[in-house]
Amino acid sequence: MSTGSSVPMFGCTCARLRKLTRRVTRIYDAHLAAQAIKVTQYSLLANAARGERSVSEFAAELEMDRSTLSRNLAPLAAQGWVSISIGADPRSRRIGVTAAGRRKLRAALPLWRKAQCEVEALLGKAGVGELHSGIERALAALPNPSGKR
Amino acid sequence: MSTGSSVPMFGCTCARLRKLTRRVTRIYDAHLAAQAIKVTQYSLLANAARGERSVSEFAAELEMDRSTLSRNLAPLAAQGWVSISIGADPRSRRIGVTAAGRRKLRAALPLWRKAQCEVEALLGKAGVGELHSGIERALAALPNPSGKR
DNA sequence: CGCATATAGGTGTAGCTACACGCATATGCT
DNA sequence: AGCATATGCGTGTAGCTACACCTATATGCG
Repeated sequence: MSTGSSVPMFGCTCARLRKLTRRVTRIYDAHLAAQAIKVTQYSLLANAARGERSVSEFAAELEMDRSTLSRNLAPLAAQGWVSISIGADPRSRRIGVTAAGRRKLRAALPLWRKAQCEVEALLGKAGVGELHSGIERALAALPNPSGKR
Repeated sequence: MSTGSSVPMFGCTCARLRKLTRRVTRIYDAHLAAQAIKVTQYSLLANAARGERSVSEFAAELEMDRSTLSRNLAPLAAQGWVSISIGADPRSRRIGVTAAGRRKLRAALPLWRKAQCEVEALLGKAGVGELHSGIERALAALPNPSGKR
């Protein structure tokens, strides 16, 4: 298998990753459903709780398109969980968490923990460790798209 | 008061996974854009090329909701890349690849390979190996949702 | 000051994802 | 045969994701 193109045996890295992400997302969402929140929303909320930031800063941290973040924030704002206020520069927005958002976060935390524990139990300590280190390594090595657009 | 942030939210397996998936998907899509196809569509097409199957069988293999697959197939059918014919059981559909679909697959293959190689180069042999084994291990250990619904 | 350019953010469009539910056909039971 | 149930698939609804492009404001330079 020397010449060029390693691989087909492992399949497409992206497709495998997407498949795993679908499975894991379903597990988390199933647990969080009892609090009527999705894991994507929970992550956003938890991240927002770390301090007020502009949309751009927030999007850069999450490595998410600004427009994606903008849209993902909309349902959270509609639920009254995040606040979107105008910043010093009137073009900018400050994204923050409301009291209701913090309450929701507190209510959802045990469900999130249960999901996390279920995954850990299924994968085993070693499996989780290997997966995490693979993910972290990849996140460190792959180009962060910031600066591009 | 215990507002001391309780739990380190940075270990959310799902969020990390989703972040990585966003990055990797962007890399693949950037390469495949020259053939006006997305990595999700490419994967679907490549999978369909392995033989005609019903929507349910296909969805079970990909561990994707049937309705999701149905919708993802629509743009491919619109492009004339996949065929959707009525099976022996008139309720069922046979999903197959057209000649145009195979041509598209052939044209996109080198681009897919370049994306795959870029990821491998960035991660290094070891990084890719670790990531892949972590993914495969997780896919083997996590419950396959089939049977549920 | 006035204009060119850069920056912050949203819209339009398009595709991916899943759950609840509905429709049509098949199958099993009496 | 006739009806109850199961199966195969699509629709409705809702949310996630990103690129291209637009608007509005800020900033820099003459």
